[in-house]
Amino acid sequence: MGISERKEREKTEMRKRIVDAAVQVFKEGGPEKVSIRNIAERIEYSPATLYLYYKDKDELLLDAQADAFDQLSVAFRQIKFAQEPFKRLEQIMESYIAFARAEPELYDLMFIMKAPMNAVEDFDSWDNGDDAFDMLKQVVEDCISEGCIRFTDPIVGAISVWGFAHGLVSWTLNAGLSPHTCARK
Amino acid sequence: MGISERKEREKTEMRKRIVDAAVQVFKEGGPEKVSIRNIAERIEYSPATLYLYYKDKDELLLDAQADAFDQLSVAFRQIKFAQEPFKRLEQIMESYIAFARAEPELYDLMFIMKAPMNAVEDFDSWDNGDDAFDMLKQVVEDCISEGCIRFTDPIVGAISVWGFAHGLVSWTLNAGLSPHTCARK
DNA sequence: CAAATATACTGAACACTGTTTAGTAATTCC
DNA sequence: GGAATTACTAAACAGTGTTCAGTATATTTG
Repeated sequence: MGISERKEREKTEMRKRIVDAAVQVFKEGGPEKVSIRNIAERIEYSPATLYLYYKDKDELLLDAQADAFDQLSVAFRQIKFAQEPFKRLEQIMESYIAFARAEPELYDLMFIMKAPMNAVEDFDSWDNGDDAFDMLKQVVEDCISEGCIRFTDPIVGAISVWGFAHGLVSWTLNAGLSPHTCARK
Repeated sequence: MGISERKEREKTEMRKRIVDAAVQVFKEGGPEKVSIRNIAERIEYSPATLYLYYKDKDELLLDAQADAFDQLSVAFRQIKFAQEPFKRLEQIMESYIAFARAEPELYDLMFIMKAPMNAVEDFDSWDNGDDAFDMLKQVVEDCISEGCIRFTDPIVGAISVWGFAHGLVSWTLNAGLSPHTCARK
């Protein structure tokens, strides 16, 4: 019978509505406005209802964070990549930084990490960032193959690049990404 | 008259007591236990009293964070630095990562950033990390002078190294810092 | 179709949180 | 000594995440 399937479908739809509301509230009001009550009000349900779809707030934010990371992946995928691997690395870094500037709230949502991380056993079973990270890792691998970068392990290299970009974002209220900034072969 | 000086002294002593209590509570119970009430109880004062010494919780945590960063600086200063600049860079990274592992709570306190950051106008007037960062920057400068690193701007280089170390800490539940991990000239 | 059951939802409460304010106790000044 | 200043606190306010008893709604059964 299709009725339990419909119920299942409604359940995932409801979860999506909740997550969307959470992201929206976050974008509008920042971290401190993302309360269960605010999210519930936005979708016109009682606060208690959210607990029928999410175990707790951390689990909810984990999904909201996944949403934000998905949008970063989308941004990465929209890059018109060059042939040169190193050029591609620059492009992906620029995209990362541009995203952080264009969507500061989503960016915060990604790196408030602590809350969503509580919803997960350990760092290994946290996979919200995997998509975006894997894309970066791929480019780093290409760089390694061409020998235009000093790392040997693509994961370690990707961590370094990611951390670099992240640090630059924190620092950089000022200028745009200067060309030779990226000259970190 | 020395009475107003004593008052002044008592005021700074009280602030220190509060910050110490905050750090202690943080170390014992993590971020969610650092409530005004818990801090106040530890020093046997009423919660309201803390507001005679700190404008709000963010300002208090800003000082607590400064405390944590100071301890990182101390760790850096205890390094018996080698002659080779690049070796020094490895040493400072190892020290950073060792600190994060030895004092995970203090490390969290440094990078819960958001709360203390609210107590400050902009990123420029946040200087809690300046001491540690400057030490790293100095080493990076030496590396640049010797040409054993690819960056030209020591600040940008230091950001990269810092971000790299930070990323490694997030990643690295597993192994210790493998030697060639640091081979990122 | 009506009764019984399962599902979806909510109002109200609990134990917290940061913060403010009116009022009390202690200290300093004259 | 008494007046004025300072240090402190109890109590309250508005908000938080979360739970639970109870109420509607929808589904299944007789």
